[in-house]
Amino acid sequence: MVNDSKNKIKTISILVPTPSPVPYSYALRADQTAGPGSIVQVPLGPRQVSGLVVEDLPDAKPIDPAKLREVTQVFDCPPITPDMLRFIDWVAKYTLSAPGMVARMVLRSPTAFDPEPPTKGIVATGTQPERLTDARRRVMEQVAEEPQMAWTRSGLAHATGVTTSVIDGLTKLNVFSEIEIPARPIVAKPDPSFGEPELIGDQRDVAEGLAATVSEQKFSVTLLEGVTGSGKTEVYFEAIAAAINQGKQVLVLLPEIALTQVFLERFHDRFGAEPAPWHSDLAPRTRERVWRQVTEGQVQVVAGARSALYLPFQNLGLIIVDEEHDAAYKQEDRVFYNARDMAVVRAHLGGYPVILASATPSVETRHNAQEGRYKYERLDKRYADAALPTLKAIDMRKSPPQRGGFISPALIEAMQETLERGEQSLLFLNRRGYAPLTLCRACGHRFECSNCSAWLVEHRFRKQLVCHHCGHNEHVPESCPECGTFDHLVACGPGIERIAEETLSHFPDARIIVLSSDMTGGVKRLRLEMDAIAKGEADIVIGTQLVAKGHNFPNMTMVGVVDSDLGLANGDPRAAERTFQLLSQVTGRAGRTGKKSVGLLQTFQPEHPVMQAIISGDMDAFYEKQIDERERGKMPPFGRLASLIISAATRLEAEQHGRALRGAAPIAKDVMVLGPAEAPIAMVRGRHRFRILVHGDPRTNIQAYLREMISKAPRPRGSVKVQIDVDPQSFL
DNA sequence: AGCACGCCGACT
DNA sequence: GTCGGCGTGCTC
Repeated sequence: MVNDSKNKIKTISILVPTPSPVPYSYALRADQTAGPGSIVQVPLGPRQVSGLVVEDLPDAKPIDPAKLREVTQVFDCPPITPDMLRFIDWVAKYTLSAPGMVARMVLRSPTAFDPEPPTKGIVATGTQPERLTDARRRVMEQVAEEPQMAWTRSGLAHATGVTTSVIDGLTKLNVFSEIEIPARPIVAKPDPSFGEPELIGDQRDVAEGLAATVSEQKFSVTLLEGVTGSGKTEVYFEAIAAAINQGKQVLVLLPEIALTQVFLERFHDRFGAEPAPWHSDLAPRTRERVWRQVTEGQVQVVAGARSALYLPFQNLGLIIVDEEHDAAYKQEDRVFYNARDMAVVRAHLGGYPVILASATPSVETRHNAQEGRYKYERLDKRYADAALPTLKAIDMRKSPPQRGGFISPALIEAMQETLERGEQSLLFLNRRGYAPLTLCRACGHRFECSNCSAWLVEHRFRKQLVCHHCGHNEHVPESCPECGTFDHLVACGPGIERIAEETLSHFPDARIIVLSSDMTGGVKRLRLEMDAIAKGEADIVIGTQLVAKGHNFPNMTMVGVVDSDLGLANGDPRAAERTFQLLSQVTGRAGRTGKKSVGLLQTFQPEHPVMQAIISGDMDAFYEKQIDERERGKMPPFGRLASLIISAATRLEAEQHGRALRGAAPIAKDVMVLGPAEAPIAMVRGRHRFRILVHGDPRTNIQAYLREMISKAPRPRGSVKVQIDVDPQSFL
């Protein structure tokens, strides 16, 4: 705060939602009090916005006092804690985004900044009404049961079967007095001793280790790696219990909270109460109350999607990032970040532990664990009768499908057998729609998207050609738009609709359910379908990625992957890792309840390292190889590529001031960084694509990597898309 | 980011 | 004659 001695006007720095790199200054009236962390409402141009008061920048140039506008309102809200303010600053710097935009993510519940208005209630005074009617007698009897109890007017009326006017009458006679009932907590307090589990073997050791780590209350990162069915969740629940026992708040991040009812139920079984939810589909009223009660420290545990990382906890003492490898943790618009990485940062700044949990960790997390930077806990066995399925590759060259089909005889046979046993099969193909490519047999014309030049995917059910990149869609024409020939359009390759068609032709009497994100009816319908499957109301499930997560299907004993190679050859440096993770997850759907189960993977390259790793179950060897490839420059090296690009980008930012960035800066020849996979790249500013000078530091192998990328680029048009993954620890 | 202002095309 | 496209510029 700066005191203007002449006018006695207090000036304070406030982060407002603009792309400005610095906070704005506002005037604070004498009757207002606000310091760093206070949440305020201020005028900004023609509108009112919420802002966050921060420390003044030491070298801030004073602003023309004539421009100063007054703070409209200081909210009655606990201030944002100092470690949270540092976190905002850190994230802004790291992601090269404006601090005000990061602050905006924290202040995302615009009506929650004032205390929840208490509800009006009534309580018995002890006086008896002089005249006792029948209705009044019923009310008095009810009240006599618990004389101290506070009621709402309608609540008491409802409970006793009278109208509210009876209650109002009694209130007038001084039988009741009006009181204010404090806002009711959004969730009950979790009880660490509610449903203590019986942990066995290494589960107990790991749980004890985690609890000890939590009790230390200092920064650490632990990788909790456990195969599906090993009891990972139960084990980290013990860490949560330890944090609750210490009076700390806990944040559990989940990739897609809207779909994970299962998690809430398991939490309830363990702690006797659900955690407070946080995700983008939350009803505004609920969102508001959760925000408020988190910042007041009333809510003990939050289970949320990535945006929950920006909740202003009062007293956070543990963060758990479940399925830490999941790509849903990446935010790729506005402020670019990976919530897993930022969770590590937040825990570091706050001085408490974070646990990263996964059956198939990301390569960088695995590497950090192996190098000893992270603690490393493993659960290698399945428990509770769950056995890993027997996995086999089906070599499509040796066991090809029928002409025009995509399912090999071996897989059809396995489905037949499963059907005969009265058990369920899952066919997995990670491609929505009917066919990924349509072409004209007469002239060879391919249907491409006019915006993105990607192939248009036929959705036969909707009778449309759809671009899966931008959403553009058009009707399937009857003739070729290029040569005009009728009836010569041909669908190439399979999507799940087509697999469903083929499956139906083999098993016309089976009950088949198709699950994909373009199913009509949204999340609700999806949940219903999942429940139906779990209850055994389907024989064959055909689905995309959606089926890889969430629900357990107790009767599912066969998983067939239609195209295991899909995703291996798309130029993404993480292709192998992603495919490995997805295939582990999908095949892990089978045999969760002890029945003998199989996973069959159709592939054209059974010798591929990913396929080998999946079939053999030798994860360690797979990770070794991935780490090795990165270190040899075949993949982005940990942190270093990113840090170089950051430094280049930061320099550009400095040089820029206004418009320099528009005319691209010099560059290592032909390299263009189109956009960040996550944080750091400068492009963030607007829609421009930035050319980055990668100045060759001989200690790194960036140039080798980029050269390799360029040489491999399928259409070398002078640019190459580079995806960046960053290890935040190298910046801490 | 959000919003206003401003200048050119098809329409109540 | 107006509605509406998005280009440009500004916000303490």
